[in-house]
Amino acid sequence: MIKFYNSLKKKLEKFSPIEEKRVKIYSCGPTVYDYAHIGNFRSYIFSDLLRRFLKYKGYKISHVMNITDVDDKTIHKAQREGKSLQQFTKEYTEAFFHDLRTLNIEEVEFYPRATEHIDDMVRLIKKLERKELTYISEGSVYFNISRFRKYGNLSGVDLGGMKKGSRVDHDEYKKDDIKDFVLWKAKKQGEPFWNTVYGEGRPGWHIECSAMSMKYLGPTLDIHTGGVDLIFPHHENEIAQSEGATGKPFVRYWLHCAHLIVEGEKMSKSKNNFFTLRDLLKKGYTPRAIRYLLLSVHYRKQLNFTEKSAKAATAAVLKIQNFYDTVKELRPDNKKNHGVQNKLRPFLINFDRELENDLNISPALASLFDFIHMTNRFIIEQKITEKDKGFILKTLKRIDNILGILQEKESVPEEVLALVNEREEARKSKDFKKADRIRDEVIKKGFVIEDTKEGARVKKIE
RNA sequence: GGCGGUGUACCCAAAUGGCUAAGGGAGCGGUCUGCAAAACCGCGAUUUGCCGGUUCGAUUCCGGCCGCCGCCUCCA
Repeated sequence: MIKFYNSLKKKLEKFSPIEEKRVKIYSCGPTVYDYAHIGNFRSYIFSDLLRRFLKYKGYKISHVMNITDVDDKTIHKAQREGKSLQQFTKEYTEAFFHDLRTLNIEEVEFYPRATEHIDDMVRLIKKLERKELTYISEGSVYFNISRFRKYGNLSGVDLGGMKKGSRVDHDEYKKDDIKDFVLWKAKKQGEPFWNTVYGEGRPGWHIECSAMSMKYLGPTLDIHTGGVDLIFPHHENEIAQSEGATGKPFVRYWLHCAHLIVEGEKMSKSKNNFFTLRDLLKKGYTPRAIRYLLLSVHYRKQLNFTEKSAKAATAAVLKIQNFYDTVKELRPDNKKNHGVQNKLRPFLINFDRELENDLNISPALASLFDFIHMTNRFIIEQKITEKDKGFILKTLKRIDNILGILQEKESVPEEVLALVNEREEARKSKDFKKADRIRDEVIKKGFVIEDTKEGARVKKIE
């Protein structure tokens, strides 16, 4: 039984999608005004884990992640750089997809861009207008929160408790009530605009998620993900817009991912602890180690990204990879059945059961390490049969369909292989000085040699 | 101020009203190895922030205190 913690109900709930075999997921995606930072990627890796796990459980997935390519930040930064909004956002959108591939984050089914769905948003606003949930002020359209009773259910914000005007930018647009939010912004000088029934202007931020999620997934989604910071006001507003328009429940399970901090502190540009993926790769971390680290802490727990934890993640990934390589290269000559599979099977079952419990990754990983550990012993004791090997590899691949950290070995260049052979000759003739010299040379070329009973094994150093 | 989270060994991190408080990393000792690497074996919390309560029994439930963190700013 799959259970998720539903932020809406603030408790663990049994998961069952609307359609028996299909899960509809919407994840709040990036605003493409800069490179995404590791905090962003934590959130995307979380939704990746979610979809991979559900796929593994046999569901078909319809997953939408929006690309916000028009908002204050994109507009202003594009202006500063003297680029068109389109040109500007295209660059960062491409960078975003590039980073997703680097982190081995699966492509989702739909990546709708806000600027390509202006009509859908306007239609949705129109619908809200017909239900008298909006008003127009100085050419902009606002959502009237006082007309939507359920407002605040998700975030638990007490509307009466919000101080009027205190932290709200109230001189830019004129709202009846500071809690109201803008659906459509009237054109401002020098900003991009679309000509619509509401005149020239551009969409507010929240409306795109409502419009695009409902366009691709229908009025009710199974799962909506995002960072905790989005609960208020963004997700609250999405609910208001969507349910206001359709009268149907918008989202059945809200899953929110906790934030990431760096060396115990909130990431911020001023503290110099603000990292993009590129920054981390430059520091020498491998993509898979970063992926593992972001994956290995439960999504509702704040993740402290530190030098130490990155090193630990690197070691853990290497351990799993070494194991995979070892099993793959195994040439078992044992024919006797030692019940290996029966002894290993419980670990896989456990892995699965732990993830069913709100994606509880830590004990799931513990289970994987127990599996590795026990198998390594079987290997030493030579209890593995050819069939067992197949089972172990199959199990590992199934697990890695969820984790996404294993790599197939890169082929070793001829010149390195030649050196390795030369070293083997030297070792045979006990010329260890020469052997060590060649090993150093191979390391310089970026490969490491491990001597095994079956001969030297060469691996690329990451 | 309002709302929420969290405090488990050197670091990261599970779990449970009572059986030895998982797992990873780092460390130490050993096996294997020409050396190394990988792998294997062994070692670490008399104890789960502090104080009190409930209970035969609490790290787990309740109350208080302290610490840390987040949201309340178009920040995932």
